[in-house]
Amino acid sequence: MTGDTGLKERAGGIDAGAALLPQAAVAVDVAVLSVEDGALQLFVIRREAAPEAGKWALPGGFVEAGESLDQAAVRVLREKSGLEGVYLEQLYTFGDPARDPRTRVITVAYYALVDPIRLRAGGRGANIAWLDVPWEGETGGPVTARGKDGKHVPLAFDHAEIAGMAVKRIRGKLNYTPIGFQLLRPEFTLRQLQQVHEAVLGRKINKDSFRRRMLMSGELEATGRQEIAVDHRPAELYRFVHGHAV
Amino acid sequence: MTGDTGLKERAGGIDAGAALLPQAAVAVDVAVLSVEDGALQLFVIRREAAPEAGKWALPGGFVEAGESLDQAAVRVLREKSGLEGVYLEQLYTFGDPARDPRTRVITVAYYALVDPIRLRAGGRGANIAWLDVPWEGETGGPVTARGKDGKHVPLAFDHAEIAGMAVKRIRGKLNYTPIGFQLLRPEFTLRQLQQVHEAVLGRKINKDSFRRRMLMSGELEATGRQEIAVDHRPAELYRFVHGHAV
DNA sequence: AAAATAGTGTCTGTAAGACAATATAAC
DNA sequence: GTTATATTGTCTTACAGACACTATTTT
Repeated sequence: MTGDTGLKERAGGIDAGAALLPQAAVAVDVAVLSVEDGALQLFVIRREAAPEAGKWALPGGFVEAGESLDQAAVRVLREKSGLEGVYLEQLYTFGDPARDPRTRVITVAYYALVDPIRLRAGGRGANIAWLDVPWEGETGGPVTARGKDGKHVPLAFDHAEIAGMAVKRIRGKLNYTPIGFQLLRPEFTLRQLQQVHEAVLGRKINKDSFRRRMLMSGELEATGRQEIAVDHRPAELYRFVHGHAV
Repeated sequence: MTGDTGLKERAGGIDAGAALLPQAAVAVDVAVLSVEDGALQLFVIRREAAPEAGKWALPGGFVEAGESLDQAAVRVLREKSGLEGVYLEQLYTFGDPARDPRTRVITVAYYALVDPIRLRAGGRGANIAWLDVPWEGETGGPVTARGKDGKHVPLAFDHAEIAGMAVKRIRGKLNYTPIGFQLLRPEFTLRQLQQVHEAVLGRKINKDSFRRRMLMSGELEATGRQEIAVDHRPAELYRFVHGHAV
């Protein structure tokens, strides 16, 4: 897959050459996002070791010899957060030569979407940060993270960039793909779905046309049940239909 | 940037550990796309060396020690195709353990957009293939390549997947970003722009609304000149305006 | 009853699709 | 004039935004 016709010349021979090629450590980092109370949440782990000790990092780890990138992302997510079976997709690869002071490290970033209840399960040393997105639309750029107390949560390495790119990506995807339900429990009201969309997009959206659009899309199925224990008229509960009729 | 709090434990110490980390060769491959006569074109290079000798590959090469991924993509593109200053963006990273029989190779794929005249400049061993996209919309999947004679051009490694992902990506981007002009000369007619859009999207689009949409977008600027040497009424030439007024 | 949100119906403005009519080049 | 495409204008349709009204729950 390298497409490099010059491997032999540059590396001293195909069989003997592998060790002579420039080598790097390859890692995966996963930005795990959720939405609660209309705000974007990010799963972070406190770093105990140098470098960047004391800062907060995305769950990450090195790719093992026999595993694919996707497999590494699934494994790392399970090991560091306990999460399994969640929506997970490759995001972008970061490879600045100076991004890790120890050695050359290439990181293949992933993002995961999970509902807030599953996110809270957490792992050791784990915490949940709230994201401030300092740009509109799909401008892109780093985000900042805050704790429950509102205090700034410093992110390690370029993880603020990675999280920002994850937000940018799902803002784009939301316009043409039903990924909102990945951030909700299996059954939800239209209001909850709209709040998820608003939190991701970072802006209010029109209630009437949102309802129409969702109900017309054929991707929602009414369960016949209603939400309970709310101090207002209860709304119908819906469920996402994946292979919906064309 | 690894976000790995477990580096020390797993690799035997920060300073001594670099060599103990799982290492891989990191390459970049660039899918150079263009459009001519309403068809998508791909720049390919014939592989002379094993593996996959005789098949056709994207321009690619290994990332050097001191350079970033973007820098590697720019360098490889220049070395293998002679192209410089073209639209270039990271696409996706492929890391199947078995994708290269020689050693573990991770490839960070890029795509580039270029007008057909610049594409023809080419490099040694280079050729231009026409792409068949066997899926609609943004379904995704590998594409097939054909020569001028219509004969199948076998692509090396997983390069058919990479090219397919490039097509999928630009199909998506075309709906909300003005990248069509990257595939055209600096001045072009609305007809040419529409043909580019149709070639990328793989479907006809409505002429009237396309014209309105483009002219209303504020991204086009009339040059006052017209195309010449056409056997019909000549159309006005336009130019893309980047920082257009809001 | 008051408060709060759910859900329905209707009007308006915008933009796309369809289509007709006119304009201008090569031949 | 014929052919081919450019360019403009109009009509229809689809959908988003806005708003009004009714419905249903808790307090």
